Amino acid sequence: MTRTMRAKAGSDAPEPRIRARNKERILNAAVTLFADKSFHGTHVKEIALASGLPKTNVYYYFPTKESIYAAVIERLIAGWDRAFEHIVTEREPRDAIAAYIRAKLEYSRRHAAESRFFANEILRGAQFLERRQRQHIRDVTAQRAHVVEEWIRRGQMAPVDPRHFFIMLWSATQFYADFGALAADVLEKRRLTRKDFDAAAETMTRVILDGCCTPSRRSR
Amino acid sequence: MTRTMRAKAGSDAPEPRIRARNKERILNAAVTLFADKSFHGTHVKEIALASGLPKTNVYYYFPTKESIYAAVIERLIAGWDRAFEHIVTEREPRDAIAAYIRAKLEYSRRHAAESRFFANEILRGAQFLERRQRQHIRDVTAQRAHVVEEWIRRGQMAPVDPRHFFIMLWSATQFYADFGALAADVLEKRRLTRKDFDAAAETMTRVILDGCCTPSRRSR
DNA sequence: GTGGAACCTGACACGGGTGTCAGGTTTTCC
DNA sequence: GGAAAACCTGACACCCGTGTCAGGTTCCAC
Repeated sequence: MTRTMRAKAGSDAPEPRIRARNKERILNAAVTLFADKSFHGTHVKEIALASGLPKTNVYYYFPTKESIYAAVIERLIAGWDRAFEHIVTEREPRDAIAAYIRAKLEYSRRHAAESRFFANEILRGAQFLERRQRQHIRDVTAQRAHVVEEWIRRGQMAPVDPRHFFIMLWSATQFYADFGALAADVLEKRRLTRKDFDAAAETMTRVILDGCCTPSRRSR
Repeated sequence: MTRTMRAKAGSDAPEPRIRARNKERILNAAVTLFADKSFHGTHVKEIALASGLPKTNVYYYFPTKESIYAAVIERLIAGWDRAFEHIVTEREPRDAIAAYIRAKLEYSRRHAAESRFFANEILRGAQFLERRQRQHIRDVTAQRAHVVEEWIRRGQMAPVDPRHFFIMLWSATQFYADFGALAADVLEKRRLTRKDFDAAAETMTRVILDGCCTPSRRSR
C-alpha cells in the first residue's frame, strides 16, 4: 500500500527505476496478449512469462489482472490526441487530411497491438473506459470538429457532418491494423507489407479528398 | 454419436423439430454473449440461461463450447455474399455503391450482435475461420472486384484499387455497429438511433461517391 | 399402448486460473 | 557497513468453469 501511494503521489520524486522498468515490461507484454486473446483469454501467468518475470512479481506491482488492463488503457488514451494534431484551421483541408491519413495509418501499422487492443475494448462497449477518459475523447473530437466546420464555412470543404467524417477517417485507417487478417485475405497476401499500407493510403486519400474537398461541385 | 450422424447425414430427412428449435435458441443466445464478452469471457452456463435451457441440455446438442462458437461462425459466413449483391456490372456504379452502403448499414444496425461477433473474430486474427471459409470470402470479393475493374475500364469510375476500395466501404459501414460505443460518444448521444445511421449513410455516400464516381475530373 | 429413440437433468469430478502469504534477497541512503 | 525500504519468490488455498455420467422423461411410429 505504501509503495503505491509513494509511486502515485510522486509529484516531485520520480518513480524508482526498477519499478518503472518492470511496470513497463509488464504493460508491453500485456498489451500484445490482451490484443491477441482478449481479457479473459489472457492469463497472468502468460503476461509474466512474456515479460520475463515470475508471476508473483507481477502481482507485486499490480494488485489484480484488471488493474493491468486499466493501466494499459491509461497509457493508450494519451496517444489519442496526437493523431489529431494535423487538423488545424491554418492548414488547407486537403493537406491536413492527407497528412492525418498518412500519420494514422503509419501509427496503426507500427503499433498494431495497441491498435487492436483499443479496438477490442471499444467493440466490447468500452466497459473499462472511465467516465473522464470518454469525456476526454469527446472533448478532443469536438474541438477538431470545429476546425472542419470552419473549413466548410470558408468554402474550403464540402458540407459534411464533421463527426461522421472523422468516424469515417478513423474506421478506414484503423482497419488495416485491426482487421489485418481479413485485409490480407482479401488482398491475397500472406501478410500486409508497407506497400499495402501505401496503396491503402493512396486509395483513401484519392476517394476522400476528391470527394469532399472540391467546394465548387455539388453533384447531388 | 448416432444422433449427430443422423442429423448431419440427413440429406433427405429434415432435422427433427425439437433439435432444430433448441439449437437455434442456443446459437441465438450465444452470438450475443460472444459478441459482448468474447469466447473466454462467455460461460456455457450463461448461454444456457439466456436460451432458457439447463446447461446439461446445451451439452446434449453441442459437445464443447468451441463447437458452439464454430456453429455461430458457420451461420454468419452465409450472410457474407448477400451484401455484395448490389455490385453488378449492369448497374451504374453510383447507384450500385449507394445501394450497397445503405444495405450494409441497415444490416449491421439490425444485426449488431452478429456484426460485432464477426468483427471480433477477425480482430483476433480469424483463428476460428476454417480454410474453406476464408477461401470463400476471397472468392466472393475477387469476383466483385472484377465488376469494379470493368466500371473503371469503361470510364464510369475513377481508377482506384478495387480491393482497397471494398475494404474502405466495409470498414466505414461496419463501424457504426461494431464501435457503437465510441460513435455514440463522439456524436454526444446516449445511443445511436436510426437517424444517426441515416446521417452516416449520407456522409459516406457523399464523400465516397463524389470522390470516385465522377470520371471527368482528375484533380490530382 | 408399447418399445425404442430422442430428449432432458442434477450431481459431481477435475483442472486450471487468480490471488495470498511468509519469508527470503537486493538496493539505497545515511 | 548497517538498517530500512524496496524488491522478489515458491508453495499453496480457493474458486469456478468445463465437461461427464447415470438415470430419468417425453416423443413417435407401428
